[in-house]
Amino acid sequence: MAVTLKEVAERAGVSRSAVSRTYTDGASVSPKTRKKVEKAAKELGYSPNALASSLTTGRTKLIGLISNNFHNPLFLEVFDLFTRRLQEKGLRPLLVNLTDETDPKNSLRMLKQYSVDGVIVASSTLLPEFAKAFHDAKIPVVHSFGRFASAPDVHVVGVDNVECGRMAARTLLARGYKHIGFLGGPKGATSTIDRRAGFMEVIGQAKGIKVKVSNAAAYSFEAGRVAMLKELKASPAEAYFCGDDVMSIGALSAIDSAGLAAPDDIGIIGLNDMEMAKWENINLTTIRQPIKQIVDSSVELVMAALEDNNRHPEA
Amino acid sequence: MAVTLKEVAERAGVSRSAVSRTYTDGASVSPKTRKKVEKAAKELGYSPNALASSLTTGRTKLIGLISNNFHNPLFLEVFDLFTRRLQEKGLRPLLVNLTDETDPKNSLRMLKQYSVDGVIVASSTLLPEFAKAFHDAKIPVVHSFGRFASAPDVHVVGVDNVECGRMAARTLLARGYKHIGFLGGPKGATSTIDRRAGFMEVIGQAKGIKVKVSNAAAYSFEAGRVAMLKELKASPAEAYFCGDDVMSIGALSAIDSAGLAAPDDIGIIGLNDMEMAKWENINLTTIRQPIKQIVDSSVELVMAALEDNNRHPEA
DNA sequence: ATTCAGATTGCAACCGGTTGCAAAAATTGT
DNA sequence: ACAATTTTTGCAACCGGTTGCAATCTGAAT
Repeated sequence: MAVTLKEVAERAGVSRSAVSRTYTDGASVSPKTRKKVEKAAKELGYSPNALASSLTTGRTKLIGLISNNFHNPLFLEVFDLFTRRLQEKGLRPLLVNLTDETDPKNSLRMLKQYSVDGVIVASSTLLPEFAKAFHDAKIPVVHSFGRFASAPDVHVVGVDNVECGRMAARTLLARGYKHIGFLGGPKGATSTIDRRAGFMEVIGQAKGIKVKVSNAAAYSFEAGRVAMLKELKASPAEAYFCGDDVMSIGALSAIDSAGLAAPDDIGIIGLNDMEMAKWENINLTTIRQPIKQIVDSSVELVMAALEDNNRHPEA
Repeated sequence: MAVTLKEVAERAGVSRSAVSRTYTDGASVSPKTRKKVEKAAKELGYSPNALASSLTTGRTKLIGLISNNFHNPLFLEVFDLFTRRLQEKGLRPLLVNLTDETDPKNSLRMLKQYSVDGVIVASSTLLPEFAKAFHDAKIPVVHSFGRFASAPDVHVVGVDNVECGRMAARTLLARGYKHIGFLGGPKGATSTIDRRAGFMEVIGQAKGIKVKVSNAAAYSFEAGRVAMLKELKASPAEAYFCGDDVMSIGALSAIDSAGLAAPDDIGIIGLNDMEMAKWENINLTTIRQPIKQIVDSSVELVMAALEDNNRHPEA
């Protein structure tokens, strides 16, 4: 069907190796043979078969781009940026839609069968088993738009937690609250520490604001619920920035079961990358900025991982 | 790195062919060997390398999914549907973003290098050179969301032109126009004939509407401009349904150069799949319906083309 | 027990490339 | 002009599978 190496070699009157070397950079070919080969290739319309070469080189330049988020309009932009960036870098996105995949193992197997060089998961949640399986297969994984290290050996590129804290604070201030609460996750979690830092920074610059800080035991529904119940018993703030969206649902549930309502009685804003876009004083360009950065860093990161994998084949 | 056929064969105590046949359906393997192979495979965590096999079988199950439309929110749904549908059918979408590709030949070359089995172009416009190149390479192309046969040997799956005509008519009627014009493309074009049929059907059912029909010489800016200028000289209608968006831009230009303005003096609605969503009386679910159909048919079509290509290897 | 068709199996060649190695050619120095 | 290098080149083996073919095995029929 397609033109092969051999045909080009014959027409150019050189060995197959010579042709192969012409298209492998870093290989030694004299200008003379190169010319001959290129001429023959042009005449025949030859272009090397990437898949065949991957067989010996071990690199396919295929990157699995996985997501289950096909309903948030911002993700269209995410895909746009990812595909462009990957293309620029000579990588090919193999798109995987996790939406109605009952068993992630299927997608996993598929990605292995196509020997992708790396995987980018663009979604706020990443199943730990997924991460582990890839790790076992020694395929680098970058988790984009994630919020914290969901699994070992997975690079996470997410929003800047300090900046998130700042944004949340500005949002609550803009809404006119005077008594504001920060309801963080576990005290030691870096994400909580960072968010709190940004939050307090902005609050500190405002005048006449009362602030109270508390921490839930974990980033979970139950912990959020428990923490909010405790808040309600003591003198609660008018509004809270809740460090995680699962937690904030727990908090809402607590408010509800106390016979109160949000946001009338108590304001709550959670933290979910995309939900943030709805905060009144954050506009799309503000959001768009981190998206581009996250995408770019993700691609950088996956490329670095490829390099690394290459350097230490038996790492 | 990964487990190979050979290792499985050794562990199972059979030949490599036996293992290969276990994973090729339609091949002859005794239940006994199959069991042995499957056992060994499970123990080793083997899954066949799709790329290596593509080398001999000639099929990669890779489908190029090409688009340059990453800004219309409806396309997120398009991608969602496409990826799911392709996955269901055991095909893998290799996503190509044409947005800032200056030379489409690059994408073309890339798709050939990865020996995609077929290509789906999801975009209202398809460059003819693109189509030709794929045709030369004997790679089936399906043009989704296209509007008419843009090139020979390209399957086009687009909106139902008759229905489009109906919708346009309803839209203009809903806006209260009493004197309506249909400005079609070339008289013989099936797309124009269909749109006109749907259009007239609806107009005919309404009472007291004056309608005039005219045709431009081609689906082009210039033809649209010329046709509209002619209209303006005679007694123009209050509003026109323009059979093509390039043409409608030409028409707008004509209106402008006549010192008039749209839509104040003369209403114009064009035809662009997605732009249609903005017509007042068309809601998103109406639009969504054809999207799913178009996607499904596109996938059906590309699969049929693969089959066909297989049946007549030297077609 | 013998024969024979059909199912199963392994051998070996092939798919389209890459690459280590040693021979051949070109370059350098003297 | 000759030896010592450095480059360029082709051979052949290999990457992970598939497949035509002939050999072997199976079970049914005689």
